[in-house]
Amino acid sequence: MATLKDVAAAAGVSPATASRALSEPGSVATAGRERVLRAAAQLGYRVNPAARALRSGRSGHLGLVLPDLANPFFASVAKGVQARARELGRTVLVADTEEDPALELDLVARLREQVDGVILCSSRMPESQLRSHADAGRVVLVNRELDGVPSVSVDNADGVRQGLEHLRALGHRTVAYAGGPASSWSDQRRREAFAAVEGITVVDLGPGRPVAARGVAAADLALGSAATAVVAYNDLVALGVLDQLRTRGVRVPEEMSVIGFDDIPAAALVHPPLTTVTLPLREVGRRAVELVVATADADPSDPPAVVRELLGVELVVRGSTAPAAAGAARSQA
Amino acid sequence: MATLKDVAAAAGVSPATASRALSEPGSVATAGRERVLRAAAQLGYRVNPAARALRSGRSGHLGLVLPDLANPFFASVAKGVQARARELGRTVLVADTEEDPALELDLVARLREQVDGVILCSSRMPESQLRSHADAGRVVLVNRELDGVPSVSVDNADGVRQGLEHLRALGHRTVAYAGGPASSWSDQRRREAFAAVEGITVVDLGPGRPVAARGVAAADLALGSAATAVVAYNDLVALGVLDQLRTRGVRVPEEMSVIGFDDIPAAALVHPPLTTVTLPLREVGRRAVELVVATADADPSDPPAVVRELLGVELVVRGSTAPAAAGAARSQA
DNA sequence: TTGTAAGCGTTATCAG
DNA sequence: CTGATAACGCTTACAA
Repeated sequence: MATLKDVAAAAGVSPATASRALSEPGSVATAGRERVLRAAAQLGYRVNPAARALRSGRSGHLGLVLPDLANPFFASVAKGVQARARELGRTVLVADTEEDPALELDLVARLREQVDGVILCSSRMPESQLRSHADAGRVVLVNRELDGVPSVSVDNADGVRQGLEHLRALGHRTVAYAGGPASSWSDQRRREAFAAVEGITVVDLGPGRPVAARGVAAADLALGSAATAVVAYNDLVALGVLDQLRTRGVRVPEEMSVIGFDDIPAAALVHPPLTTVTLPLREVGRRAVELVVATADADPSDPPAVVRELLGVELVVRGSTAPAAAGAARSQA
Repeated sequence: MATLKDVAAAAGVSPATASRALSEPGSVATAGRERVLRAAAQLGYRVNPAARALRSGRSGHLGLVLPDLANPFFASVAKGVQARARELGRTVLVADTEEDPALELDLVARLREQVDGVILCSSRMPESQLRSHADAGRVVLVNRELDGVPSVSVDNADGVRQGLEHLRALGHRTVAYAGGPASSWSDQRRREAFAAVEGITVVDLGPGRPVAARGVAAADLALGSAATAVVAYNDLVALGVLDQLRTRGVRVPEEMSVIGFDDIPAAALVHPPLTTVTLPLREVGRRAVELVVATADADPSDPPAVVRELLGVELVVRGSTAPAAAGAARSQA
C-alpha cells in the first residue's frame, strides 16, 4: 500500500506539501500540486483513515442509532442518512438497538468514540439519560425533541389534525386512537393533538406495541365502543386493525374507517388500500446528516447552534376511509 | 480523555503492560493486571480506536454492502449482521448501493480500506468485477456464489422445489413463474430449479424488477396463459399479483394459487395470507459475520479456507394456495 | 509557498 | 513476566 511519503517522494516534494496538495489544493503551487496528484493516481494512493483520524481527531464516520432496522420507518430514515452521508464523503456506522433502552445506552456510548457525530433516531431512552449524552455534544435527535439539542422531526400533530379533519368532514364524530408505546415521543405528540381537536370525541384504546398484533386487539376494542373510525399509531397497527375487522365481518370503510401513519409500502397493497399519513422520512435522514455534520465541523468553543427542524406531513387518502354511516352506528357485532 | 499512559501511570506499570493487561489478560501477573483494570475503570479509560487501528492494522469495523436497506429482505440480513457483530465487539459500516452496480463498485472499493472485512450482499456486479474485489480477500458473499470466495446463501433451488411439490400435490400441472431481475443470481438458481422439476409445465413470465408493480403486470400475463398457479420471485411481486387478480375478479386461491418468496411481514397481513418460502435471513447475516471475521483474523499467508454455506428454507403454507380447479382451468377472464 | 519535525495513542519487538 | 523503545501514516505548528 502506497503511503503519503511514497507519493511525496515520487512527486519530489515533502510529505507536508503532498498532504496539503491533497486536502487543501488551494494552498499549494500549481506545478507541485499537479505532480502530487499525478503521483497519487499513479501509485493508487489512498489515505489511511486510521492515521488521519488519530492525528486529526476526526474519523469521517457518522453514527446512526435506531430501534429496528427491519421496521420500514427506520429503514427509510436510514436510507436518507446513507444517501446524504455518501454525498458528503462520509461513512455511516449503524447500530440497531432492538428497541432495548439499555442496549441503546450502551451502543450510543460505544459509538460516540468512533464517530464525529451521532444521529439518534426515535430514542427510547428516558429524558435524563438522553440528556447526559446529548449534552456531551455532537448528537442530533430524530423524531424526538429535547431542549438545547438539535433535532429533526415530522409534524406529528399536524398529521393527526389532517386525519381528524378528514374524518370530521366525512361525518365522523367519535374516533378511536390505537396508540403506540407509552414511552414514544411521537405517540405523546399525537395524543396531545387528539386532545386539541374540537368537535370529535376520542376513544382512547390505550398504548401498545407498534405491531400488527396490537391492531388486532385494538380492532375489537374499537368495535366495543361508539367509534366509527380508528386512527392507528402506525400502519402496522392499522393493518392489524383492518385484518381483524375483516375477520369480524365488519366492512371497511363502509362500517368503520381506518387511518394509519407512516405510509409503509404495504399500506398501498392491502385491501382496501390504507388511508395514511405519509412522512418525509428520507428527507428527515438527510437533514439529520446536515445537522450532525454541521455540529461536528463547528468549532467546539463556538456557541452551539441548536436547530430544531419540523418537516411537513401529508394525509394520503386511499380506500379505508369513507363517510360515517348515517344515523346510528353500525349494528353491534 | 484518559489514555493508556494515564492508566499505566495510575497502576504503576508501563504502558506496554497496561496494554497487555487489557488485551491479553493471560500474559500479565494477577496483581498488576488487577491494578490496571481498576485504574482503567476508575479513569473511565476507553481505547482510542484510531490509534489501535493505525498500529495494529485492524479497525474492528465490518463493512456491509447491500442493494437497498428499505427492502425487508436486506433489512433482515442487516439485522442478523448487526446482532452478531455486536456480540463479537465489532461495529458495522453499512453502505446502500441503491441497486446501482456502478455505485456498488465505488462503495466496495472505498469501504474496503476502512474495514477488516466486507460482507457483500446480493451483489449486482458482473462476475469479472466481483472477482477482482473478492480475490483481494476479506470479502464474503451473501446470496451469491463464486468459485474460491466464501459465501452464505439460502437454498433457492430447494425453495422452488418445495413450492412446486406443494402445488403438484394440490393438482396443479401448469405453473407460471414471475421472475426477478435477469442479473439476479437467486433468480437464476430458481429458474434452474424450475427446469429440473418433472410433471409440471412452466410458463415463463419473463424477468422483471422485484416490486409490486411488476406483479400487477405478471398477473395479467398469467391469466392469459393456462397456468393455475403463479410462483413469484419474491413477496412484493406476489403481493402485486394478488392485488391484480382481485382487481380482475379472479378469486385466490380458488381460481388461482399464488406463492411468494422471502416471507416478509406483509405476507401474513394480506388476504388471503400469502403462501411463501421463508428464508433464515437473520441467520444468513450472522453466519456471514462469522465467516468474514474468520477470514479477517486468519493469517494472510495461510491457505484461505473457502467456506460455502447453504442455509435451509421452508415453505409456509397459508391461504393463497389451494387445489387446482377440477377439470378445465377457470373460465377465461 | 515549502520543508522540518513533532507527535496523535496504541501495540509489537526485543532485551532483561 | 515486564519495560523501554520504536514505529504505524498522517497532519500541523513553526520555521525558513
